[in-house]
Amino acid sequence: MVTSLKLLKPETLRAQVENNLRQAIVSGQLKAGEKLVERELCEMLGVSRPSLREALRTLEAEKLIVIVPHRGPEVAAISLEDARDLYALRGLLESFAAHEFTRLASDEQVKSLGKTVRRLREAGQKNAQSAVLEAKAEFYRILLEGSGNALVSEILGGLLARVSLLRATSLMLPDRLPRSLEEIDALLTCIQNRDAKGAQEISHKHVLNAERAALGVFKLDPQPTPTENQDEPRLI
Amino acid sequence: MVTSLKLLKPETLRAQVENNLRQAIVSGQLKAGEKLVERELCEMLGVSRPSLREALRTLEAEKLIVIVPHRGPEVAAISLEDARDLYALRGLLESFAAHEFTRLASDEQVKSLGKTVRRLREAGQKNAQSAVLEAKAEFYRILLEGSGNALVSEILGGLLARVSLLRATSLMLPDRLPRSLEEIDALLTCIQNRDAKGAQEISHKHVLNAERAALGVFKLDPQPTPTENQDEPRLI
DNA sequence: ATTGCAAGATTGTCTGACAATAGTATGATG
DNA sequence: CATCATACTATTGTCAGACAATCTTGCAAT
Repeated sequence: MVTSLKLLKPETLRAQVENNLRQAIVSGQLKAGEKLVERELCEMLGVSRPSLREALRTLEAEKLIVIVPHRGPEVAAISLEDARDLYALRGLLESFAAHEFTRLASDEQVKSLGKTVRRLREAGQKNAQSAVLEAKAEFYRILLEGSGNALVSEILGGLLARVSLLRATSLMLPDRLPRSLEEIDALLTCIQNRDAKGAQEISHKHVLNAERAALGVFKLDPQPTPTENQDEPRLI
Repeated sequence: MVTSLKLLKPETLRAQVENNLRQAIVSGQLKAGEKLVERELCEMLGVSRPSLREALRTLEAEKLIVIVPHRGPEVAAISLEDARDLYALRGLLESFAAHEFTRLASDEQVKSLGKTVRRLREAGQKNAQSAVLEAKAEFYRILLEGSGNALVSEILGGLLARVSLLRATSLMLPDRLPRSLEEIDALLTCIQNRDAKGAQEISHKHVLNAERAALGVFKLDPQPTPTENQDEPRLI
């Protein structure tokens, strides 16, 4: 007897282009500030201009790229203020999600989260970067899924993608990792005790710390003068 | 002597299409759930399919329309859960904005907000609907501008557009208006006293009340059964 | 009434083209 | 030599037309 009849349908071509480009951007293959030329992308991806341009419009709306009329698209770069705004909002949403998860998630979901945290810790102790990122992604997936607000999930997901435009995600800074793991442990404890307020506070602090760590890049790297932008904002 | 040489540049055609459609949707000219046919829109707007389709992709990303592959776009309809999620997030963001405005806005901005509230009150007492909507829009513009977080402004702006998909915005319910005005007055008082916490709380309550009023529609109108959707979700 | 099939309509995608604009190189001028 | 104006080139914005893939609808048959 067949358990799943749903054969995964091939996405439309445009959607594949979208996903490819999104992946390339958040993974850093396409660097922030890099200029994108339509014809080149068409050849790379093997699609026509209309399909490509539709995909670009979507990514533009997601703020992963910026399209200046008659000048073409480029990968979005994040200014200091952008980063501040981003982290402020992320703190707000992530702590809200933590609060709601604590309030609403099923015991199974909590257990599942616990398992992922354990995986995260082990990966962290072994300093296995890709495993850490994977576990962290899973952690967020469970948290957002269980928070009961699809809209918040979606927007927070978009924010996290944009945060990755700051190449120096705090988790990647080696000395930040142990602290980060501690914080996540504390968060998990609150959640297991069904202490929503506590989870919210810890989660908020966690984001604040991540912000402090990530925004260090801007201090190391002198910002362009406020009056004129240099076209290639070197973040590293 | 000429004071302004900047003759407003004609936006790109695609952007005009975008704006036209967006306007038509939030104003209710295009009703929630309505099917959009590419060829018809092309004729209506006098543009080619590629231009139209790019605009549609943007609106899709803004969640104002939904595009099902091979079935085409239609104006987004908001389910009960969607509305709940929407108002929960709006409460979070709007109260944050109020908090930050109270903390950061210049005295001039506060004064400007006060003036707009007065306009809003007068329009409300005269029951001049369009004047109310205009003043309310101005109110939000000032509040968001002065809250110092462009990202929150942008996202909240998008949310408000989607809220208007619920044709029964609470302000439009006649018996809700006086209460709403009272709440806004109270909010203004907090802001003038630079009481950030108070402003945040009142703002949050304000959204909760608006939600209660707006979600009344769903009680009046029986929801489609969970198992099957009827294609034309009649909200009124 | 239900099922199956065929016809029509609509979307997804491509190609090729051309005008408008931005960036760049060239040349003229002080 | 530096600066400015001009011409050229590359790229984007937009269109028209076409065709395959898919969805919807109406009709026929059981």
